[in-house]
Amino acid sequence: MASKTGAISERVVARLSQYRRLLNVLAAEGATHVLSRELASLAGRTAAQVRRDLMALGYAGSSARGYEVAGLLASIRAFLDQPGGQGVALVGVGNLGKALLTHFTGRRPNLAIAAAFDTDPSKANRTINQCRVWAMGHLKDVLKAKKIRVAIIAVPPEAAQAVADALAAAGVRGILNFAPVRLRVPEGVYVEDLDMTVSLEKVAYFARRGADAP
Amino acid sequence: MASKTGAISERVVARLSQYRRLLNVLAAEGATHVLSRELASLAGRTAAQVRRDLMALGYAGSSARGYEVAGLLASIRAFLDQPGGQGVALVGVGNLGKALLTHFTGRRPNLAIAAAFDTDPSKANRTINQCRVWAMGHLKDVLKAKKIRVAIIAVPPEAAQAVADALAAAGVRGILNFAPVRLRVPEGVYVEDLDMTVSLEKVAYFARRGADAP
DNA sequence: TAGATTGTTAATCGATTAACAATC
DNA sequence: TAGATTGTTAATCGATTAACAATC
Repeated sequence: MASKTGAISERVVARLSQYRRLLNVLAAEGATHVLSRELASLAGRTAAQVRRDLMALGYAGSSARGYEVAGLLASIRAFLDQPGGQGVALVGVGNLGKALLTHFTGRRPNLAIAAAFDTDPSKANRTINQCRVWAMGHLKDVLKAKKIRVAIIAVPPEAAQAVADALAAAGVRGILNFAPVRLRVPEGVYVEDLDMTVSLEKVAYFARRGADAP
Repeated sequence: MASKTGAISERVVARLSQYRRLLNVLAAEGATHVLSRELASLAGRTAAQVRRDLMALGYAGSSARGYEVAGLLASIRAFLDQPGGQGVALVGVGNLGKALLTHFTGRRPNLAIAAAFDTDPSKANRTINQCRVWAMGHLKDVLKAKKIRVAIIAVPPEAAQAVADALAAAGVRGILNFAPVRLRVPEGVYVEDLDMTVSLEKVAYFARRGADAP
């Protein structure tokens, strides 16, 4: 049901997440089947690449009707999602943190922010977007109680490493890091850096130089 | 002064942006020179990769002292930055938009948000973080007046394509897109997608499966 | 069957890594 | 000089692309 080899690259995982959203839209529109080239067009990739990704997933299409939307969605779900759902911890309830709380609340119940933390005492013990904000001292207890193993770091760069240490000590195995700092984490902890400044500088550069070199 | 071949890949541009921040920290600490392996350690890459990136930039180090921090910073600046600075337009002043306004105000004067736009009339004609919020009807005029060619889309997915069309018509050549939609844009317009949901799902997957396969 | 699609294999391309010469 | 670093070239690895067989 899952992958055949288990050697699924980061990029393929990201694309499967992307395909899922596209498939959800198609399903909502009543589509029962989809061709690789249709999905490719929506995802901005090639049909061959889509087929290869779905092969890696272990989901087979038919040469007559392409891929069954419902079955493919179920297969991606089985691959990406934790069976009982996975709570996420948010550390840092500043402007970005609040935006993330809104963004990751409600729309995906299987992967939603289940607890937020902040050092600022005035923010602790409040509820934002139906999510309780805790003082940092409660990190370990709350994470254990809620079985949270995924966290988002949205604190200033100076505080990021200390937060990462505390998260790792509390059993977190995956971190989405918005702070522009390279985190040192124990082996086995996965870190994904999301640096918005780098992204914007890339856009500014290619806006000047031209999108596609000939 | 710029690149030798001109064929600089997206990844190299992103890394140069990353190196710049690290170099700024080193400069603030008083360092005058830096070795490739030091920079590599801070950036989480290999020394050879750093040297190759700086070669692509056209900046030479010395085998005695490595790279001169100030000179390298100047070279990256000459490569990445628009000489007179480049204003950025933000479309969508919701939770995420407000967070972006805070994030991209002040800290990098060369690439700051110079104008914000929203369809909500109650948000228009206000000032958030010293940035004027305009009604969408003023998009073209304001962008022309401020010579803005870079924009950030932070609107709901349904509205994103229409915003992209309006931005392209107003002369924007680069878009940082936070909406989970594949934008169709005219040739020559560069689009960078930043999908936070995909990033979080990647983290959740590798948190379960283990960070590094053997 | 005919036509289009999927799945598989081979070829190509690019990036990373390794090895080595040049430099201070 | 000796040692460490940079710059360059060759080898390796992985992903993408192209070509083809299998399927409905």
